[in-house]
Amino acid sequence: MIKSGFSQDTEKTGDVTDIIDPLNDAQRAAVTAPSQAMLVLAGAGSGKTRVLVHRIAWQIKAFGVPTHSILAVTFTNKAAKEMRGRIEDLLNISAQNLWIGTFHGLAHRLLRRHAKQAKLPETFQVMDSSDQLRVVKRLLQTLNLDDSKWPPKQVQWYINAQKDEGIRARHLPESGDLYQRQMLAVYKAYEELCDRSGLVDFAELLLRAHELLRDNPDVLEFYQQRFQQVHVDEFQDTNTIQYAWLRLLTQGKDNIFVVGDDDQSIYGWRGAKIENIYSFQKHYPNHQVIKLEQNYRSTGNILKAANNVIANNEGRMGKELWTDAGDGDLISLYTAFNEQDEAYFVVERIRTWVKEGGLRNDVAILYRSNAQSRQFEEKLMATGTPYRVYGGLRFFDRAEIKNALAYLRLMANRHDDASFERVINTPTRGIGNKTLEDIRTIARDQNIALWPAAVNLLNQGKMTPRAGLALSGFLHLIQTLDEQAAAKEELYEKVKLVVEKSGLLESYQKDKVDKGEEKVENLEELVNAAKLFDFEQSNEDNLSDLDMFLTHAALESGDGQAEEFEDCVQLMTLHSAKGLEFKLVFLVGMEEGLFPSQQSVDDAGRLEEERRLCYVGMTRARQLLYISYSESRRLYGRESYPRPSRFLREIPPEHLQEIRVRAAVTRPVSMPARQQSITTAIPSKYKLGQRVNHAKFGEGVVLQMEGDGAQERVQINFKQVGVKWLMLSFVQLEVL
DNA sequence: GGGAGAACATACTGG
DNA sequence: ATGTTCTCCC
Repeated sequence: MIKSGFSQDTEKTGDVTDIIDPLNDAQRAAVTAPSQAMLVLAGAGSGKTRVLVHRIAWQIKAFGVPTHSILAVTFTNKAAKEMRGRIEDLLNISAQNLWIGTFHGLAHRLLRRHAKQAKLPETFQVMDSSDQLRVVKRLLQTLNLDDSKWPPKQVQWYINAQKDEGIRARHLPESGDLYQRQMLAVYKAYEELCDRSGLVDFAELLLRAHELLRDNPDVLEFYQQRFQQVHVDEFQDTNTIQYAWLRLLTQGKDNIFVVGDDDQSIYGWRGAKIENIYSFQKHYPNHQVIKLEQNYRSTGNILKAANNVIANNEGRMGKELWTDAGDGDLISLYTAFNEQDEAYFVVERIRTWVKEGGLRNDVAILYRSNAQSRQFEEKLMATGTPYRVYGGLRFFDRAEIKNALAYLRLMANRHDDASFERVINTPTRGIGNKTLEDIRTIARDQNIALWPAAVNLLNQGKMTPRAGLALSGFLHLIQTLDEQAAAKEELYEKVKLVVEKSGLLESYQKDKVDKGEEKVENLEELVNAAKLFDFEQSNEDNLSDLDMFLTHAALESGDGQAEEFEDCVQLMTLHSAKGLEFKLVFLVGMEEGLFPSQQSVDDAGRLEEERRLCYVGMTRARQLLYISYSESRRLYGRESYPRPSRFLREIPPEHLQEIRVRAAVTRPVSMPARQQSITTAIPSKYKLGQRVNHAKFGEGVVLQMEGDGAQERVQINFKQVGVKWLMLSFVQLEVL
C-alpha cells in the first residue's frame, strides 16, 4: 500500500484500477502521491485536468476521504463544471458535496456563510465590473472630479489593482503626489459607499474572504480541519490575494496540490503572479515537483512550432512537450487581402471540413479580441453555418436583464445604491435629474443610502406635486413588488412578477426602434432561466433561491447564445480558449498591433504574456492548425496596413506551408508585401484614373491596384454602386 | 421631463 | 465603427 497522509474514515477501499490504469507514469505518480505539498507542472495537453480529477477520485475511493473534505479551485465556471462532471463519471457518484468552484464563487460562499464575521450585511450583493464602473463614475461626479482628468476606467483599475494585492485604502500612505492622494481619496470614498450599500465587487470577494479567514481564527480552523486536501487548477494564474488565501487554508498541513504551467500564464493584467509558482517552492519546502511533458493532444508539427515560439521567452521553468503521435500535417498560413477575405477563407475551409464529414463542434476560430468576431459571424451567417460565440456580451450582461435584476436586488436590499440608481427611472416614470440630485444630496449629507434619502426627501414635503407623486409611486412600486414576490413560492414566479409589473416588459414592447422585440424575448428567457435554475449546487448554504439566482447572474454571466446541443463552430478569444481543445483551429488576425496587441509591444513583460497567449492558442489544435493574417484591416473605423505578427517568424519554416498562391512564393513572412505592391510600378493594362466599364456595375474609375497574376485586384469607384475591389481574374472590364 | 439626434469619447483580454 | 453623453425642443 502506498503510504499516505490522508486520514482514513473507512477501511473499505474500493477498486482503483479505473483510476490508476489510464494514466502514464508521471500522471500516476502525481495522482498517488502522499498528502503533502505538490506542484505539478503540466504542459498544454499533458492531462492536467485528468490528473486533478483522478487525484480527487483516488482520495475518495482509495482512502475513503469524504467528498465534503475536498476542495478544488478553478478559474472558470466552465472548468469547475467539467471537473465535477468528470469526477461523477469516473466514480459514478454524485459529487454534490465536493467544494469545486472558482475562487470568486467559493469566496462568495464563505462570505454568505459568515457574513457577520466578514462585517457584511446579510443582504450584500455582488457587483460585476460594469456595475462597478457605474459606481465609480457616479462617485467621481460626487467628488467633483473631472473625468477627463480622472478616467473612471483608470480609477476602477487602480482600485482593483490595490485589492488584488490585498491593500485597503487605510494601508496606503496619506502623503504622495497629487495622483496618489487623489486615487486614495476616491478609493476611500468607494469603500465607504460599498460598505453603506452592501455592495461587493469581484476583487472584494477575494480580499474579504481572505480577511475573514485571517481575522477569525475559529472560522479558519474550521475550514482547515474540514479540507483534507486543497486542489488548485491553473495555479500560474493566481494573484497575490488568492495565493494568500490558499496558504491560510493549508497552513501547517501543507495539504495543497497545485497544477499549473508557467507557459500558460495569461492573466497578468488582472493581477496574476507567475511568481507564485516560485514562492510556492519556498513556502512549502517539503513539496514535490512532478512535470508532465508528454502531450496527448497535438501533432508533432503543431507541438514543435509551439515549442519554438515559447522558447523565445526568458525565465521559464523549462519544459519541452513531446508526443509519440506522428508529425501530422504542416501548419497552414494564409495571407488575406483584408479582414473580409480572411473571414471568407476561414469559413470556406470550415465548409470543406464539414463536407468531408467533420463536425463543426471540432472547429474553433480563435482571436485576440472580441471585436474580431463580427467578420466571421457575418460570413458564417451568410453561409448558414451554425456557430456559437463565447464571451462578448453575455446573457446576464444585457441591459434589459440587468434592469430586471436590479429590481430584484433592490427588493432584496433597499440599500443597494447601484440598483437604485439603475431602476429609479427605468422605465421612465417622470423622475428626473432634479429629484435624483436632491436625493443624492440628502444621502451624502446624512451619510445614508439613496433609498432612505428618497424617503426623507418625500417626508420633507417640499417637492412639487408632480415630482413627489412620481417618487412615491416608485417607492411604493418596489414595496408592493417585494410584498407580492414574498407571497410567491417559486423563484420564476417572482422573476416573472418583476418583469411584468415593473413596467419593463411594457416599455420594451412599445419600443419598436431599439430592438425592443429582442429585449422582450430576453426578459422572457430570464423567467425561463429562473425556472431552470439549478439550486442543488449551493444547497448547503442557507441562501434564498433569489439570492442564489442573483449571485449566479453576477458570478456567471452566462453564455451569449443558447443551443448548446447543436453542432456548431466555436468562436472565442484566446483567453477563453485556455483549457479547451479542437481538431481544427483557426488562429486569426496574426498581425502586429493586434496580436501582439499595440499596448503590449513596448513592454517586455507584457510581450512575453502575449507570446504565452500565442502558445496557448497554437496548442489548442489537435490535428490541423490554420494561422492567418491580413494585409489590410479596417479597425476602429480606420484602414490600417499591419505587418505580420512577430510570432509568425518564430515558427520554424519547416512546420509551415503558405496557402495563398503568390507571385513571390518564397516571400519571407517578415516582409510586408502590401507596402511593396503599392509603390512598385503596376504591370497592367489598367492605369490609375482609367475609366472602365463593367457588365453589371456600369461605368467607373480605377482608384487603386495591387497584386499580380492571378492575384491582381483593382479598386474601382463605380458611378452607380460605389467603390469596389475586383479580382481581375474573375471579371471582364472594358477600357473606355 | 422625455425623446431624438448630434457631439463626443473610446477602442484587449474576464470572474 | 460603436456606444454613450449632451443638447435641444416639444
